[in-house]
Amino acid sequence: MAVTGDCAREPAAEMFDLANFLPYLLNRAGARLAIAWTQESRQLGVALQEWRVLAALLSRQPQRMSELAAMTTIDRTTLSRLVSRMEENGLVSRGRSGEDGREVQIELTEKGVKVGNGMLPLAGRYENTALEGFTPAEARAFKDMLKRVFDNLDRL
Amino acid sequence: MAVTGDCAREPAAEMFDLANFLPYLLNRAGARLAIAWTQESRQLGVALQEWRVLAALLSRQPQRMSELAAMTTIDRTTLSRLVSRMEENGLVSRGRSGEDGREVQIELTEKGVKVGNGMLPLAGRYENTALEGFTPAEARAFKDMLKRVFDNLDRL
DNA sequence: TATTGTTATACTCTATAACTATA
DNA sequence: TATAGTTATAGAGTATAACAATA
Repeated sequence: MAVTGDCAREPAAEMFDLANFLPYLLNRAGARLAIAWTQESRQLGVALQEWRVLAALLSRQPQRMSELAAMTTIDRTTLSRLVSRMEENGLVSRGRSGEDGREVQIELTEKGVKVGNGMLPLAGRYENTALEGFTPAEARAFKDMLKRVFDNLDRL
Repeated sequence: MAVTGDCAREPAAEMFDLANFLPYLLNRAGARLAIAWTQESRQLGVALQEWRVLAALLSRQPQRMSELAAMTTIDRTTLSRLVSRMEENGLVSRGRSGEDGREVQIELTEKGVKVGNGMLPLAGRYENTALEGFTPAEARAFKDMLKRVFDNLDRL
């Protein structure tokens, strides 16, 4: 029992270098970004998760609920209610489109497109600030690495 | 009204490349990691946020609440109750240490050290899986970039 | 029977603000 | 008065499971 209160603290000191632990770095950077974005985007009346849905749909629409959930990494049950709220606020519309009657197609309304587009300059600023001091080649390499990490994590 | 249902969808198609938007990539990679870790670490009886506290303290202890909050990016009010829960579970101990009577020093108990150390192999596996296919130099560069991004975001 | 999406529940996280105690 | 930490409350996210409708 090497390890109590006052004396031997090596077991903790011994080994864990949090500052170079990838999950820590990833979470830390992501959290700082989310906090800043949450504060700014609230003034625009759009919560972070709502912006994620808007951004996903700005990038491609319409999308089914399951596609949208995968793209935004938002839980399906959460997304269902989130989309309901956004529907009430007139940002998106739900429609059952043709082929498979179970599927729901989500689409931006005119207002949703306008609000989403209005946030793009802010998004651009975040992109630029985050990558300040990066050369274009570095930025590309960094993003590619993030994608590789994402794919690698599939194997967990 | 350029932008409804069927016809003109350029405004959305026009411009937003989510797949290369840094905040998106960062959140996506972080979320996938968090989801996988949450599932696995629950079997060990330790929630993700609890692991973050353990890891921070394994890396350096004792720490004050505010240090711990900064290191884990966990909100202070959340952290306060989280630490209370962990105290009840015998993982950490709170102590008011000397100099400034307002400060609270958090420390791992013997059990906390044991549980934390027991999770290190799992942490190592995550690190390795996430960085599969990276050369050591790439991994180092990637982590340095993450740190730069984190620092850049301070300016937002 | 399997899949897509919704709803219910209970728990946790977050944000704000009010509070205690130290300084 | 300012700071470190706690607590209260309300709103939002998450996990599980149950459910409806469709396939």
